[in-house]
Amino acid sequence: MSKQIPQTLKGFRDFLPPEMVLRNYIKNIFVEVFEQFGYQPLETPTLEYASTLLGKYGEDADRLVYTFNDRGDRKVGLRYDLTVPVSKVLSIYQNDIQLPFKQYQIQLVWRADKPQKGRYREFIQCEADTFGSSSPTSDAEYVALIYQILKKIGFSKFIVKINSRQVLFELISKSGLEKDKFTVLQSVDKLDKIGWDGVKNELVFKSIPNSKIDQLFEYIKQAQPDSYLQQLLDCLPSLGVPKDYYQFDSSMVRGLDYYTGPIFEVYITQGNMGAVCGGGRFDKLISQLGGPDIPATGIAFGFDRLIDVIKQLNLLPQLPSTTTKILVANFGQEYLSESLKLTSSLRQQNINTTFYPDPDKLGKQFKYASSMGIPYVAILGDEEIKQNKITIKNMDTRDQQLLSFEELVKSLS
RNA sequence: GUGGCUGUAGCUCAAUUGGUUAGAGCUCUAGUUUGUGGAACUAGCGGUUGCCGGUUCAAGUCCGGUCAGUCACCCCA
Repeated sequence: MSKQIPQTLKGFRDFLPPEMVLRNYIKNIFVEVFEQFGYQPLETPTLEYASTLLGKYGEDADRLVYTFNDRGDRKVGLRYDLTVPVSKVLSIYQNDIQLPFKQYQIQLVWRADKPQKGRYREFIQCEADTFGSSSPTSDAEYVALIYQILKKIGFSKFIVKINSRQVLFELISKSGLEKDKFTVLQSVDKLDKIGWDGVKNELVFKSIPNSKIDQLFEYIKQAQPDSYLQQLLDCLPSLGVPKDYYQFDSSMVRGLDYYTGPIFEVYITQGNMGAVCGGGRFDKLISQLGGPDIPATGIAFGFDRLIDVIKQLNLLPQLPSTTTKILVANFGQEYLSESLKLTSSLRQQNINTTFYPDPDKLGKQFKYASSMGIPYVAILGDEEIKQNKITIKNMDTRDQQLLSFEELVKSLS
């Protein structure tokens, strides 16, 4: 009988320990910087009523929401992003939440999309939102937040594109394209990719009159931030964001329907990954969800895309492949209790310690440590026990020292 | 959701126009070395060629389906 080898589902991935060390390291940077900026942690359920999720993102996106009937025949769905679930929280718990409410979430989201480069069906978003503030300073803080996070991860070249839905709508209506605004904006969004001619061809194909297209292009080229957006931009120098890292881009649109004010999109300028972060102001979403009429703004990072770019650009920080610091070698039954005592004492000193479970040749135990990337091995045999000391071997330099427990702890910390 | 390309050992790849028992390097395991690892040498494990079906005397090779990967579009993080 042949054995069936299981497969991982399309667009889903397994992460082995060395990769998890990197992922956890990056995740910790997010937590650290979010909290530095005064955001509070929040989690929401994986599953929501489908009705909570659907109809919030636009028609195209609704097709990508995973929905199914649960055992109780409820129509449910996996969360598609973190914005709608937190907006739901605002609706339900409005009496328990002090405004302005600043929260962050680092959670999985699911999209039933066809996978390709930088696109998965299960991926992590790192989101931060501010509820209950209509101030441009709240929006401006996100540019500073993005700057700090990407700097801390180690990116040197990236750009935060800034635009405003209001500026865009203004351009559209001045051009007399009000009734086709969504389809027109959709094409304009591709300017970077296909250029002015490409966008023009698409608009002509969509039966937009030539004269209006030219008029629109002219307005886009001349567009300036409105007064709200200007106030936002004026905050950035004080928040310590250098000019090279952001720009006003009147052709940047963003897909989701719920944005109402300033919008952001972030690109790593080396490499060819799509946007690694996006967001903006969505003042109407919470009331749409049946909640109070609260203004809101926020951004979400694509965690997995960042990891991909880090690997692509070889920006990997020098991380050990394990968090284990030391391996206590096993010499067999007669040394077992001493070895276990040492293991336990090291752990109590907050030193990540693993014990080699089966007695084996020392050479094999060294080989195990070095292939796992464990930097030290503790040797506790006859000679050491006689002297009440421990031999510690540095796997990298191959040096060995005979130390007392206190000296050992000191040299490891 | 639409279309293209791909799928042979853990990894990278071989295998004449379909033709014996599908090979190699690296990795891995064991030994040389039962208290000293990354080198060297020796030996070994490892595959119903992603899966299912079809054509054929004969399929890794051709055809169909399916699963997975990848790229473009769509859309997005």
